[in-house]
Amino acid sequence: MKRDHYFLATYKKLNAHFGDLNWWPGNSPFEVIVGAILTQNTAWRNVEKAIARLKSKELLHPAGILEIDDSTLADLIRPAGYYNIKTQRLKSFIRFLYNGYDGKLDNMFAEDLWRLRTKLLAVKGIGEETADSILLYSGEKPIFVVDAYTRRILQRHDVIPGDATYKEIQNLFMTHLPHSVPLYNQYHALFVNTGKHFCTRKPRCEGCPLQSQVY
DNA sequence: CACCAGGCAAGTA
DNA sequence: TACTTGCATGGT
Repeated sequence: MKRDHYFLATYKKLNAHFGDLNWWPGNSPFEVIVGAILTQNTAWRNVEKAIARLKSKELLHPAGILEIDDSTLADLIRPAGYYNIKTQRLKSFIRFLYNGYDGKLDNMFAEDLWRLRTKLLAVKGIGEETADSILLYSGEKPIFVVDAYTRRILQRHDVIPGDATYKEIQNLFMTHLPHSVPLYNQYHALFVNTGKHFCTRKPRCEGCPLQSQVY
């Protein structure tokens, strides 16, 4: 209806401003998942360092993470912060992958989307945003990722109330837009850039492509 | 110096 | 159910 247009028009404005962002940065589906866990409440710059260190030790694959001991892994991912808890989170995902899917991402992603999402949410260290990032950016499944930037931008434009749940926000996009992987991929990336450059914590909306956008 | 970054789980009442 | 707190590095 009318709101379908809002979500598409918003996308078009942001897309015209930022252009193709080519997310997710990462060379393999497994690297994307490691990045999704490491970037929780953490600047991506720091995650890149941690990933580079894992790569340099040839450990950026499921068997590598499975075999390395906790203290060595913690030391390697140290630049990403929260290194002890993230060590446990990487390990718990790896155990999940081996227990249910023989350690193979192809097996995991062959499962039904929403069934897999529920299972991922049961893994310690994987919440809604991380689960959806894994599904969309690693598994190329059509699911919309909601993050702090998305929430803040929508709130500031009075699209959602302050107490809107993750699911409500996700449903907003998934009911008003086609279930398209490239669309959801780029849209989320656009929100992150908008949140970084314009719709920051401190309300300074100078030059924001969405300034005149009305819901 | 304070504040922030592509969250999540566990604890408390 | 509804808050609050711990987790930690590195950039601005």
